[in-house]
Amino acid sequence: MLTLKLLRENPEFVISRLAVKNFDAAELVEKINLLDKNRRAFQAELDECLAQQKQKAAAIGSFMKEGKKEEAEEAKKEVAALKEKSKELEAKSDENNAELNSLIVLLPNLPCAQVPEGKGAEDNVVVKMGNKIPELGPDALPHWELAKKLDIIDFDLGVKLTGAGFPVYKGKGARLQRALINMFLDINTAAGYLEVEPPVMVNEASGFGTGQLPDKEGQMYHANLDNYYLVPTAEVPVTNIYRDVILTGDDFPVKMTAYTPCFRREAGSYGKDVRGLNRLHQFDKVEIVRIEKPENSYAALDDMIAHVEGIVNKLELPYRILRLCGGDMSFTSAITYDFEVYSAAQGRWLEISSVSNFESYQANRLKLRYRDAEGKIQLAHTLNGSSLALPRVVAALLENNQKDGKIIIPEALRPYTGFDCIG
RNA sequence: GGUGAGAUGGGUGAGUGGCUUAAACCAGCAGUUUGCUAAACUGCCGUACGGGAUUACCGUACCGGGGGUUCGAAUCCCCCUCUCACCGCCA
Repeated sequence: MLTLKLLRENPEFVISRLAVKNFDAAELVEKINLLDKNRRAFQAELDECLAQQKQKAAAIGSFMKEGKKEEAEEAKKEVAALKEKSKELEAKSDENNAELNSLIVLLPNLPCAQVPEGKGAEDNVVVKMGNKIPELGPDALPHWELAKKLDIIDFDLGVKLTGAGFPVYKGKGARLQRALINMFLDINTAAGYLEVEPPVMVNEASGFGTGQLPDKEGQMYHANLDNYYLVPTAEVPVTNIYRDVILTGDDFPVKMTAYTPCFRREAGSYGKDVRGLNRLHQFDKVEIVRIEKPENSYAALDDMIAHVEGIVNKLELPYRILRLCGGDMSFTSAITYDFEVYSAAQGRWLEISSVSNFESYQANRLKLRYRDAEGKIQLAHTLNGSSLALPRVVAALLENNQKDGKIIIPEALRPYTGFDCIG
């Protein structure tokens, strides 16, 4: 969430930046600033009232010791009156602050200066393309048919065991998953990311910390009996490692990577958008998370983009990098780059990674701070990116690399799979 | 699932109603002394919000969370959460 300080000191800036996200914040910002003003007024009055109560209570102690019963009784009456007043003030103040808190979380993060204006996916800017789109013959198959023919992914069996969107990987299909996970983790750790294996269920506090709760509650699977949530991404447990933490200068840079299965309930789409591996309820993903000082976060972002690009290149997949426009960005992001690979048989681009700088928006919610050179406590910046999400990588690998009924495994992946081709 | 014990600052840990403005020790920071390393000594050493000359300083809140008793609560009462130990079950 945004800080009250920013809203108070620079409301026009907030409103103009949020316009890039097609968010009209004028009215909301004005309301929040009024509530903030009230909050300070209530606090001043309440503090004064409580201070008097404390003083008088201490005085009663002294009176009792000195045997001045009458003075003590008089003071008790005064405290009773003050107590009544402070209760009223507290109630008013609580009501005011509750409204303030409920409104401030409605403001999205400010997009940074490089974010292009735009309404939706069609306004995203392609900043780079790489690798050649393969020419497939007329008999090229989409990945779901290849997977069935080669018997490496069984969607129907997943339906039997669980439901739609929970595929079963078999034989070389299963081995391919494991190979990709290991390859990604190896590349990440070689680049200095600390490998972490977090829990795949988190408590409510963690869900709040990264912003999935309360508004996106429906997106996560919930274990009601214990009130735990299945993670929609490793970002949730890994970033929450630093919830309520104050870092010192030597702790930077913080670079972590984690593999987890990811669980998403999200319904809503239909047809070829959700066919095969295009959208699943459970999938595997390797994530990178960084925590940086504000002055370093954009350099870190560039570094992460280059890093992800390196992985895609090792897989020899045709890709493009998009800078998302204001209208297509997530609520919490300050800037996001999407990586898409070309799925040749489907004839469409598939998102396989999303790399974002959240600046201090997540950190403010997480209470993730650091001590700067002057010893002052400041909010840190958080960043994360997929490196990579597996299903669509697999979809593109199967489709693009099909040749004479076989799937050719890219060179860099072979030490991990132990085979050169499938079929 | 059963039984018991707990939750206090960065850590250990004292604290059964006012002398706590949370002791002491450890860690950390600064300084003094000093051939080096080290040691000794002195001082500083939580967070949030508010006020303020935006250094200093002052006020309020916070001892797992919430509520209550009381003039006054870390301390007493109630509810909740979590942790640990042992037993049971178990990869």
